[in-house]
Amino acid sequence: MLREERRRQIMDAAKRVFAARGYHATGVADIIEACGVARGTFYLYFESKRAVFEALLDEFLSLLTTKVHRVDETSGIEEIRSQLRANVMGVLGAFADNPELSRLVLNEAVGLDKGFDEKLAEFYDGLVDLIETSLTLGQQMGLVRQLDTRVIAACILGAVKEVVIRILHGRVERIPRLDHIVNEVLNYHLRALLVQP
Amino acid sequence: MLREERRRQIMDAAKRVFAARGYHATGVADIIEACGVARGTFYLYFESKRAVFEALLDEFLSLLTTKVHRVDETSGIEEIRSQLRANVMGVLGAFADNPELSRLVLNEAVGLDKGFDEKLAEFYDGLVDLIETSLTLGQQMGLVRQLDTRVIAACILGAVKEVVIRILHGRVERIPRLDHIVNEVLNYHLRALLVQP
Amino acid sequence: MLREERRRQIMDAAKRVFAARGYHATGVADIIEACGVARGTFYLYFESKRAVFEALLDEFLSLLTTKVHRVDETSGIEEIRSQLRANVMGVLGAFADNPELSRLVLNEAVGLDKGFDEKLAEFYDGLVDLIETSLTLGQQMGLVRQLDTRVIAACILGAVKEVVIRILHGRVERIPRLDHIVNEVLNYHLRALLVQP
Amino acid sequence: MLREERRRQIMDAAKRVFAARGYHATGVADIIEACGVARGTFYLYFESKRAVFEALLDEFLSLLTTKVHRVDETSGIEEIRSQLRANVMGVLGAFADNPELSRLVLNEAVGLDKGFDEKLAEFYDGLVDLIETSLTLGQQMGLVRQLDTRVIAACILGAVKEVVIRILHGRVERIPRLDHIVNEVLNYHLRALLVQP
DNA sequence: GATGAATGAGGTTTCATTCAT
DNA sequence: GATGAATGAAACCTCATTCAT
Repeated sequence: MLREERRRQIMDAAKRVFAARGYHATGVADIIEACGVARGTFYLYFESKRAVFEALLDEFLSLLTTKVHRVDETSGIEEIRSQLRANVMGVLGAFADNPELSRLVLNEAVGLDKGFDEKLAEFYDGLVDLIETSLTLGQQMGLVRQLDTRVIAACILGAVKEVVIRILHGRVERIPRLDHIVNEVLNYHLRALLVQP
Repeated sequence: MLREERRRQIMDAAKRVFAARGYHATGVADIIEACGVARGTFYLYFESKRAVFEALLDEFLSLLTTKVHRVDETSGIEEIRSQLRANVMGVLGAFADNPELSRLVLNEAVGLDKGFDEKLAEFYDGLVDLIETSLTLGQQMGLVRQLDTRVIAACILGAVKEVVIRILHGRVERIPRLDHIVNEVLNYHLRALLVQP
Repeated sequence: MLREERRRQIMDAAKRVFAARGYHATGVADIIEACGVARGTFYLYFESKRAVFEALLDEFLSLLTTKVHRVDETSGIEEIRSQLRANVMGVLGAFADNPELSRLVLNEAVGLDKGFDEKLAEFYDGLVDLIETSLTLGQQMGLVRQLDTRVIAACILGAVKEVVIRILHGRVERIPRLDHIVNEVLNYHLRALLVQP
Repeated sequence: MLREERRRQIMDAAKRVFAARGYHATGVADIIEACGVARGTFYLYFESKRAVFEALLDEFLSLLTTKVHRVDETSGIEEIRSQLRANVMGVLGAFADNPELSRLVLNEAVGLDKGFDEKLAEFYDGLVDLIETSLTLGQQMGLVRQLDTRVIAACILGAVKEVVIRILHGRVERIPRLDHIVNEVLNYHLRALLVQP
């Protein structure tokens, strides 16, 4: 078996048990049992329990990053709206398609560790920066009204995060209406942002 | 020393070390060292490490609950706006005044445990319900436009949560501008919500 | 309250809880709760948990000792038989009348401690010596047949102990037939011992 | 090292320290020190301190059980006597050959625990039942005189127990005379039991 | 004398990681 | 590469005893 295959096999097993039982409640024993690998083998592929978790986290954060594209502000308003929709849809879709990884990012990784907190903070900071840049650009183009871009960028990020969390927890009805949800969120924020609705 | 005083002394020490090192990295040894109390004394006042944490969490969630009041929808629009401002201000203020407890609620308590997750979920669900009810009432009174109240309630909660998180992390400038931040957040959402701005 | 009364009160409570839960499973907390005395008060009357137990043990062993009298070997065979019956009856009666103390002596005190083991050993050795002396005398008088007095003395002691244990455990029917049991035991041993039945 | 070997190594060490210091005075630390094994290794083979003790107890009770055989009552009196001698000899021999385990069964396990008390009670009850059945059969065959089989069965068990205890404690001279002791005990009881000596 | 809050040594158990086979 | 027995630091909690009030 190729090194990469085996590595993936372990990561998949780890993903399942971390999501099911939580990071701390999961022992290396659970992971190796879930993928039928010996204890020592696990450590041939990962330095530590923390390392598998980090690999999973990194992978998912990377995936999420690919779903968010800088909006081309030179296009028309309808085009912009469509790009934004693609961004939100991409992010929500990625979460919806990977409920286990989502749980890791949104639940398990929070407050785990100085290192993970830092990593998450950087990720979210990147998003906030992106949003903020977009808002500033929008303002310069006369599309976005006067507002504190830093605060509002946080609002937007938080709104999306919470919607994702609640979708994952089943606290908001899910899959059939993902499209509807994206629309709601988008309209809400655009109405709050744009100079003229 | 009165029982309550001693209990508080322990809770205060626990609050500090939990906030500084995180729940898991903190041992009972750290807590008792921080308040100069013997190991046995700790267990005289709390059943377990988890129990102190829970007490801290409960206390802060209760405090937060007292800061949020149902809006009197029969009053005029300016009065409503002022009540909303009081709510947001109250919540943000409580977080700003208790940075350590805030860290516990927003970071440490997340993904700790089935029990804590449940407790937090209930708390946030209560808030979402409250917001949703208000939105629905607002719609009935013709103030709030058509929108999916559940989804938007989540957006509002998430926005406030994220702002708080970023304030606490120093990612948004803090105390001098709490007032300003509240205004920004409030205006943003009202603009998104109201039939006519 | 007189010192002796209070002391007794504590001993009575300790007797009950020791018998009910066993020595190790009983905490000082249980004892003081059972007699409504403060923790510190307990230590005014007894040096330690071990000390109360020892007091109870000593008291009961003393009581038992008073129930066993050296047989007057100059009397006739019927008189001797009656004295022996009184001894066995006295011992069995004392156990039957004090089931809690009996449990302490026969169960809890065994294997507790070097000290207690020693104390019990001395007590039983005293009994064995007494029995052995009697047997030797009986032999000299031509009443008791040739046998290894040390071994047989142990047999006799063990037989009585086991009967007591089983009476206490309800493994042999009890009170109405104490008399009958004494007779059985006595006849059994006399038949085994005497030159002519 | 094979799993069973290591397990035995731990049991042997535990046997020694339990016998030397008593159950409660022995810590897992003592056991692992006695067999040069790491703390974690101990828990790889036994769930708890209690569990090793139980394993030792079970093993010895099983061994004892194999030493006692139902007497074939259809054989002649001499044959029966010889079978009985084999039983008593077997039991006494097993105790004499395993002084440490004997100490565990007769001292340490008594009053340890509801569970152990129950286990011991079952074991002894089994023996008493066996003896009683034999007595009843003996009566039906006209060999054993009229007597309360339950009470006398307890006497017989107790006599043997006490002899064993005293042998182990060195209160009766030991090994060279094991044969002699068995004879004494057997003759004593047969004389007490049989219709005609 | 009485109280009960405080003490802290000591015990059990867990589990991430290593390393000889 | 794979294995899994062994490791041991570290965490939690109990409870007999003390002592200031």
